[in-house]
Amino acid sequence: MAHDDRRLRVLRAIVQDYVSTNDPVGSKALAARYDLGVSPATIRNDMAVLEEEGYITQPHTSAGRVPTDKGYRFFVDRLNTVKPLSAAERTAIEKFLDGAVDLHDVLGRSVRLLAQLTRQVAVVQYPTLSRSAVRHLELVPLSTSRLLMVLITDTGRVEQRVVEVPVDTESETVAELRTLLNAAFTGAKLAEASDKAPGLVENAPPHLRPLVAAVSATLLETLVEPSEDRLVIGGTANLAHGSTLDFPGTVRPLLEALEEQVVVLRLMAEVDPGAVIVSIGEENQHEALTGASFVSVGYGSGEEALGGLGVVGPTRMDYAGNMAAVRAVARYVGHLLAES
Amino acid sequence: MAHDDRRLRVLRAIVQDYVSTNDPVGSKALAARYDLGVSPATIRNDMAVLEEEGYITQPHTSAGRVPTDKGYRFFVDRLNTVKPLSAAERTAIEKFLDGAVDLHDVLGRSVRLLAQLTRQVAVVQYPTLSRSAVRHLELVPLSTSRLLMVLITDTGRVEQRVVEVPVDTESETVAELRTLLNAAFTGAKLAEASDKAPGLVENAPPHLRPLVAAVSATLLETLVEPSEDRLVIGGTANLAHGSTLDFPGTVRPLLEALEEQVVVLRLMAEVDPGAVIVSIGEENQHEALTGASFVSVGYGSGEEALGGLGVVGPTRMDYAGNMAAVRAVARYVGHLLAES
DNA sequence: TCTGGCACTCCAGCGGTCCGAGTGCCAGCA
DNA sequence: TGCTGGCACTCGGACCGCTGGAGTGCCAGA
Repeated sequence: MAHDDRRLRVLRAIVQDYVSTNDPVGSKALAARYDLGVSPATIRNDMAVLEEEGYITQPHTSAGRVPTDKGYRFFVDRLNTVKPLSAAERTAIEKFLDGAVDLHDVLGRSVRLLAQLTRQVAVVQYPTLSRSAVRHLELVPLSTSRLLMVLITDTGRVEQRVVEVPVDTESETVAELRTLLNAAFTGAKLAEASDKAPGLVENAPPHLRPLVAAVSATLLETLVEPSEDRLVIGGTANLAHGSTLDFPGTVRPLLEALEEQVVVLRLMAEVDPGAVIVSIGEENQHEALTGASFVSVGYGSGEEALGGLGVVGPTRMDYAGNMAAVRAVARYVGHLLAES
Repeated sequence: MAHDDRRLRVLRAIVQDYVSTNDPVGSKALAARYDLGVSPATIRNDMAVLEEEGYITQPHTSAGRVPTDKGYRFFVDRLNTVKPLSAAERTAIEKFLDGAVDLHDVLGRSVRLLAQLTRQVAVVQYPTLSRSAVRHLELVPLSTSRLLMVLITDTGRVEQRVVEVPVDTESETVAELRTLLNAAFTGAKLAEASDKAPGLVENAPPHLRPLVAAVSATLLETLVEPSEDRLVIGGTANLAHGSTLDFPGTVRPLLEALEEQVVVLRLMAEVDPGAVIVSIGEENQHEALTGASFVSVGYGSGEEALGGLGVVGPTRMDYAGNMAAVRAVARYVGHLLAES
């Protein structure tokens, strides 16, 4: 039907206008600014229908209309044209990320870049340990009964733990142990480590067994424990823009949720490289985020994501632009990590 | 003179009252709440003098008085009684920080703890590399012409860099190199590394010389370069408390300055363990901080600070409490790092 | 040197009015 | 049947003037 088509265009126009002006948009303004080919009166009729269907709402009787979460959702789902980044933005990305010196640096630059491109709060997750592979496992004796275990992954992550060993240990023993462990683990995905560990203990020479067991145990702990919770956050200053305008209440609960990390990590749990996920307002489980939208995507070279990154902002955000920015940065980060 | 003494007490009362209520404080309220032994009229006279001397000011004619930066400064300087933490706070600190699993974890917990104790924004600096000593230097071959150098310090910091080596290198050569470097550097303060490097290159066996040179160069770069700029920030949600109340304008510039890091790092450049530094409002060089106060102290076991930590908040803050909290956390962090 | 009294100032809050933007509905037109 | 112009209606935001209260400075008296 011709009606539905026009109504869709009206909805789209409302979203665009509201996103850019932050004012409830009325029929007259719409007719003037967007070339819809019909009069304000007709648009009013369409708006009445859209409101009845729950896509838009009016803050009060004599105000214009504002998109609802459902309206944004509809808008985003119909957003088939992937907005390409401008040339300036592309070069900005390269300039910004090249010259990064280690993983920490790459992620730090990414988060700043993303915050700058989108003018939102950006979050970047450290590469998930369980999907990384061991590049090297180093043991440094601290005393005869304590070892420092340093795990270096192919994604550039470095984790360290102190291992209390059950027996006094000399430096040659440590060297043996190091050789043994590296032979076994180097190149292996960390997710497989838990399978390998028991066999390794069994097959080890007797005098090394307790040591292998202790180090393996610590290694496994490192995997399951909170180490997943590494998140870099940037651009929080962007929340202070029109705080009262963009967010109901204050930004406080939102900032708290971001620092909490776990909330965001849960949202990023299911990201895939390439497929941008958008969750809008009330779609977010966590209460503090019900006034916000979250755009995220996975990064990583394979088809499984090493980690996620994204932006958080008011539901009233430039979805097309943010999705493009998030995707572009993720791709670049993926390349950088694959190279190193 | 008796006058001066009473005037000091009046100033102190004004500061305390204003900090806790956030309302300009009048002579009547002062007389009622603080047992100054004189009538409101007398207090008014004192206040007039204090205002003339620049310690307090009134927002408008018929309002109470508010301390100026100079007033806070005077108050802080006379704050000789170190307010001890409550038992509950002490145990909170221990509970919170014990069980930290590595450096990242220690600093992360510290910043959260500090933010929670003071209800301000907390910042913690990573231990300065140049004052740390080398615990171990690890080399992992990435390809025949690239090595991954991993530096582990006695403070638990781990830095990594990729080193491009000028000649193709085999694994035995790498092992030799590792032994040589560790023999030379282990236990040495990183600040001394730059002195040692040239001699090391000279005395190395000829076939290792270019390698030693390359790795040393990277090591030195790691020291001078931005690695100083590692800062953990927490509790930004506390800025959103009474944003409009506590800060003129918005919190935006402040958040930006915090993310900038360099501003805060400059403030913490001269910290010493034990000696708490307070800089108030306009005393801060950076424009974004002129509405804020910064309380900081160094941590570290010796007399030289490994790094700094502190809190940032409105000039209208509980200086005594924050100074105590900052000092206590710093001491605890110092202990933790010395142990590991 | 402190105190009580007094006149003065000025902001915050309250209620009332007005204006404009935006709507819904209706009758007329293609 | 669907679009359009016109019209009456609603409602929130801005503006205005008023008032009460808090706080001050000053002065005369103890």
